[in-house]
Amino acid sequence: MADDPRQRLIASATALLADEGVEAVTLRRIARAAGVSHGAPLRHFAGRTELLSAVASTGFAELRARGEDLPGVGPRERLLAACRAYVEFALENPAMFELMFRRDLVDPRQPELSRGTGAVREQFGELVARAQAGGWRADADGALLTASLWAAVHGLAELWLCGELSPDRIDDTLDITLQAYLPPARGQ
Amino acid sequence: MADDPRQRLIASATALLADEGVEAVTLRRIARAAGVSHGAPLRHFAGRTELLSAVASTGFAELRARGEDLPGVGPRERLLAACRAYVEFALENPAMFELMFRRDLVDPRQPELSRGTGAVREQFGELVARAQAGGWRADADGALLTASLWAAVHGLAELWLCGELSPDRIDDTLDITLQAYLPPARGQ
DNA sequence: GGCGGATGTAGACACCGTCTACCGCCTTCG
DNA sequence: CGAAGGCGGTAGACGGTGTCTACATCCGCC
Repeated sequence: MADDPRQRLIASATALLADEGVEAVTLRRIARAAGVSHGAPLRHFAGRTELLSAVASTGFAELRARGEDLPGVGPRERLLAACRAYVEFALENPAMFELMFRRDLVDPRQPELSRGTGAVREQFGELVARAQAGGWRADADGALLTASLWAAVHGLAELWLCGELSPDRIDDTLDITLQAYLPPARGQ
Repeated sequence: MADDPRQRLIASATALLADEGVEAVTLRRIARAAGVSHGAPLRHFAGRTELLSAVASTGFAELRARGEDLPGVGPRERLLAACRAYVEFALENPAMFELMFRRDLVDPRQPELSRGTGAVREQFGELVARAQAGGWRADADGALLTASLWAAVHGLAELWLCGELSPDRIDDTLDITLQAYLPPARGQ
């Protein structure tokens, strides 16, 4: 769509990623999909890692966008919704989710990418902080609590990705996880 | 060590994996490390995936072995110890841990491997069941609870692997996670 | 003694990431 | 107007990879 060849390549790579998975996102296939020669992408990206990092950045941006308008009135409900949205994103975009955390394909020091992950982490941390301000686990260290909860939902997505979790039970399993951290209202 | 060339190749691959990471575990490098020609491994394994699956199987076997003799008198303490052992294994063998869950490098339908993962899952499930028999979360569905707790510790390991968790905080983060699932004794 | 399977070798093929040399087009400026 | 230069793209090469095939050993067994 865009005239910018960088954006065209990122778009081709994203489509290829969604259609055929991480394996297919090779420089030469991206180039073919974009209708250019196999060396062309290197005119715009220093290497494969840089291109894939740019693709992963869009994934983090999309993930963050999902955390912008969450349903729920209270901070506790919004945090719950964020956890569900995280897993939902992984289920809907498995290849993108895999790419986002494959440090052999992506360079976390790429500025754009590190901004993307930072934004997601910050957003999630803020949701946790607000929930704590509302009385939930107010005693716990915010950063540690954020990391722990993030890991819990991330692990669900990751286990599902590698086939260790049956897809039809993932919703129920997520419920169990959320109950452990945010037990259903009892006073709070 | 063993005379069996299969075992020799698995040993070479395992050493290479520990020394230089997942990237280095290529058929040709394994062959070179084992002192044979590049085509030799294919005499004993149908392909790279099969060899790496065999390597990953030893990883699951080691992981299961760690769950055999856990410290702790009660079922609750033993479950806690198992969770800690899981993360500890990942921290001590990052490359092996990564390989074990890389479905592009490993074939979960490989009988030996599927037996390995099954054994670990079963072992973990039994620890959960015993803890439930002891009164802990006796109301919850055992399978779902097992998956949820597994995902929580797995996510910690995975996030640490991809650099999203500072290594010096992982112990504290694990404590938070375990507190969420197994709050420190209060009557129980 | 000869035969067959297990083990290993060597070369080929297609694909990959990356590098380099070349080339056209467009802008910009002298 | 015309030359310069940069941007985008091409084509070929190189070393690496997994896999396949043809060939060479060697060792036990009938």
